[in-house]
Amino acid sequence: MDIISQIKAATLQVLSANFQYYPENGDIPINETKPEFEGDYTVVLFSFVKLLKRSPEALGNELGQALVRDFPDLFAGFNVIKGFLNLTIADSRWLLFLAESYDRPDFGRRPSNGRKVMIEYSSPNTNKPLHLGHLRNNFLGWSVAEICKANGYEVVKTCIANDRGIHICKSMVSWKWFASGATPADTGIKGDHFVGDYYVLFNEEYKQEMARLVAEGMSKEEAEAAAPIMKEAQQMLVDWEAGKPEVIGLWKKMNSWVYAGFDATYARIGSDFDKIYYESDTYLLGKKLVETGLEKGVFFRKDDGSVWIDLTADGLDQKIVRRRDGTAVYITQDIGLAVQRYDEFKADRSVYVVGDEQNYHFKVLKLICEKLGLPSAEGIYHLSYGMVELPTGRMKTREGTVVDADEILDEMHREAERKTIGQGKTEGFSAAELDILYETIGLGGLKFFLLRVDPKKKMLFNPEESIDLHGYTATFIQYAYARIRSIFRKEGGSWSGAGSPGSEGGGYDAGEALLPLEKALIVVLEKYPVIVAQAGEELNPSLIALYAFQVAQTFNSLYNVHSISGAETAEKKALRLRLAGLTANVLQSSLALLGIKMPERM
RNA sequence: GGCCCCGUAGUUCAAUGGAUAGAAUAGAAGUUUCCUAAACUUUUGAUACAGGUUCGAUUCCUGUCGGGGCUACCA
Repeated sequence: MDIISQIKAATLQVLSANFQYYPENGDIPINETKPEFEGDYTVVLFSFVKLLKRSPEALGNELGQALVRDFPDLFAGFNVIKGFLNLTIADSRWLLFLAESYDRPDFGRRPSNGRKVMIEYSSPNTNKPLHLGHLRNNFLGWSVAEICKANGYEVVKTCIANDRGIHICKSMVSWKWFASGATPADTGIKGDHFVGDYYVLFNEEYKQEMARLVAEGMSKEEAEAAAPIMKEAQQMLVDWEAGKPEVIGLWKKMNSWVYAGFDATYARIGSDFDKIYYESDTYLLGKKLVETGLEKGVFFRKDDGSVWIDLTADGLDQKIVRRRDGTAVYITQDIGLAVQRYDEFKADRSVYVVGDEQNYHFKVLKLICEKLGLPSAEGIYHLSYGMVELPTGRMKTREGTVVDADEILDEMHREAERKTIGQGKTEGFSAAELDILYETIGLGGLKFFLLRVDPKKKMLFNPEESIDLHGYTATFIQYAYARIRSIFRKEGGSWSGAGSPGSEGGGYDAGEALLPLEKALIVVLEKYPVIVAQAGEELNPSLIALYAFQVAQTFNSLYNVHSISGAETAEKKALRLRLAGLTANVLQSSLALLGIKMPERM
């Protein structure tokens, strides 16, 4: 059990025994003691004062005395300042923790809880390459999955390929018109970029046609409907749903190009899925559910034949679920998908990692699923993350301000290379090892940069800051790790966990007090399981990022002042090696939860 | 217009209603005969504005000002 929980339990026990009016289920507010005060953890007493009818000072002193008396192994002392009871944890308790945890590779992880969570992320459109926003999504989804695993969940990672719809038809029409049969293989262009280029061409052509039609005297609305390239795309969507062979053939061909491109990027960034769904499969089930909903009276038909749901009673609007021409809209397939994946996996929870611009969409989806009485409805949770913005504002395809995923990955890799060479740290590495190192630093840096911010909040991507390798970055943490690994390489076989010097009896001479920097590091390491649990509850990787940084920071301070290999005594050396070992373990483990690898040397 | 989110050092981010609002970076000043200076130490600097709730408000409520999103028979 972690120390905070122990303090809570002890405090609750003393309160219940000594203060008969205190309800046993009452919440005990416990904070870390601020560094300017003496103590490790602080009980805030104000909330008890009224209930127990004592002054804060009197209550603090009574409580402190009873805690130290009844739990001498846990508490070494206390002091009371105003309404704050500052408790000092006994060194022996910290050392016990270290002895129990320093060689446990699973430290911080919880055993299986028998629950299953499904995490849908990435979910690309198959008409253009991935960009920076997709990277935040992929890193977030993958990391949340790892965090859930660490908290004992069985995880099913899924992806829905948005492989059909008018936007796909646009790039298909464009290719038909402009490509003269060219392919990615002919041109040497990565498949997703190749198809994306035709999607851009579509929009350029559409804009030109609109301008021409407006010049010929049409209104903007008339021109939108009359533009030939758009009309062909709309017709193609109808043909696609009708299964017209030549359309399906082209669709399959172009999608296969895109998937080849995506596969390369996914392999590089480490995104993987247990199950990939295709909208082209799920939309039919969605359309069937529209029929069911009509029978149940959940949906209604308008005069023009389109089908809607009225959510005004829930504070929302009317929402279309099937077009006048009978084709499916975005939400239609999501309803079908919700059913299909629940039937297949029966997950307790279903997390959708999707941008916050779709908050409304997911409110509607959950409501529709509830009204249709689907068993999957309750578990639906939209993990809504903020958009990635550039210093110039939001990324916009039309203005060419989109940061391409493959390009930024390359840029980070090159920056890692420049910095490593600049530091003169390439000695002893082969060319292949260096390439792996640059990727570890570059990709790790990008992942950390995108994950260190609270997912719910929109974030700013400043290219110059993102490639910085100093301060609150993955590199900082990787460097601390590499320095520890270096120590253990030099120690060689003399330190191997259980047989290490000073490990006899599992403890240390109580006469040798922990130095402040040693204790600070133990205290921060001890919190790891609590942080993992909190990150799991909040589905928030940024807590892990912040924590890992604090561990590295605390270790660096110690490392800079006290020698580890050259410690004053054998006992101190054994203690510090254990500390360093656990630090490396926690750093490696926590960054693994973010999908970031550690270099043995750098 | 309606609904939702956000305003914290020059900048990017923290802070379950708790003590003197923390980091990073940028700026200033230091540290290397010693385990990797991609490090460490010191220092300058902030809660948009006005009310309210209470022992206590960056946090909760109301209003003002500023920024963003959604409100498509796009996905």
